[in-house]
Amino acid sequence: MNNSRFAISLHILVLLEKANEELISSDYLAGSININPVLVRKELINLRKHGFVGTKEGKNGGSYLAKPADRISLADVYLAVRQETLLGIAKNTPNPNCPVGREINTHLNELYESTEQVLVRSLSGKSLATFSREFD
Amino acid sequence: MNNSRFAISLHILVLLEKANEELISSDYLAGSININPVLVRKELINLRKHGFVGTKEGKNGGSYLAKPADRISLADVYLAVRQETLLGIAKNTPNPNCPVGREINTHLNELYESTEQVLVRSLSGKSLATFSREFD
DNA sequence: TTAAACTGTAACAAATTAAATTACAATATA
DNA sequence: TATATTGTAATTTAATTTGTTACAGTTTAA
Repeated sequence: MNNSRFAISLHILVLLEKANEELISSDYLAGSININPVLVRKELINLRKHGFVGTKEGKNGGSYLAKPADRISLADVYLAVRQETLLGIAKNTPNPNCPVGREINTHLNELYESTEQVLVRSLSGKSLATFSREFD
Repeated sequence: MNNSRFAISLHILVLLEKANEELISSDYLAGSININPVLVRKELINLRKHGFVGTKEGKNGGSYLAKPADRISLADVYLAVRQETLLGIAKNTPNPNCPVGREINTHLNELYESTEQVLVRSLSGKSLATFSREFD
């Protein structure tokens, strides 16, 4: 992964899980994570798109967990935020006149994909509920 | 991972493996990868530090594989280039007054570490020799 | 014994990406 | 209808990655 979106999303989800259906504002979430509320809202849009959370607009609005925490795996969260493959897309443009340069991206991408599958399988063994329970 | 160092290192190693002990210049390597030779030299320093390659200075100098390719696993390469943990270090500084904020980095780091171990175990199953053989 | 072809490395610049900020419209509530 | 909220675009700032330049040090071979 590249940025900290996985951490931010997980943080949001744990807070919502612990809130027990109560609506939590993006300002509150941002305060706990210590980042800008706009980033939280952007992340919430993505989480909502994946059906993990719901939001209510307007005064006294906020977000809530829209799916039981034991039915959200960390792999689901990972897949929801990931943009490129794990080890970084093969984005170089190697020399096509070199026999190795010509092929390397193909082989790297295969490697990246199979490696990511291993990771996803591992993350799918842990649910948000389990992760959240690790907190006091 | 963050950048493309894993890809660059693997590319270098495959080229050296195929060169069969012959010295390859950083300019040639850079030409195949299509990046600046200085970046290649920096990467070579790291690869050398880990005992994967050797270099000879001066005219007609260059680099060579210093260890049999079947004794270098892709996990070795990964560990040699990785700087932070896989999913990104938990580098936010969450609000310590929030019960979740206070603990999240601990739990994230545990998760990251165990996940990375899974990945390393997977990568350790493939050697540079095997990877290199995938090329025509 | 010197010119040429290399590596090593520092310092700086440019490009890319991530994060924060600002601003304001839209929505819902009391 | 004032207020608290989300939604979202545009912009700025900061951080990170990548590339460039420059030159000293090393080795070779004519």
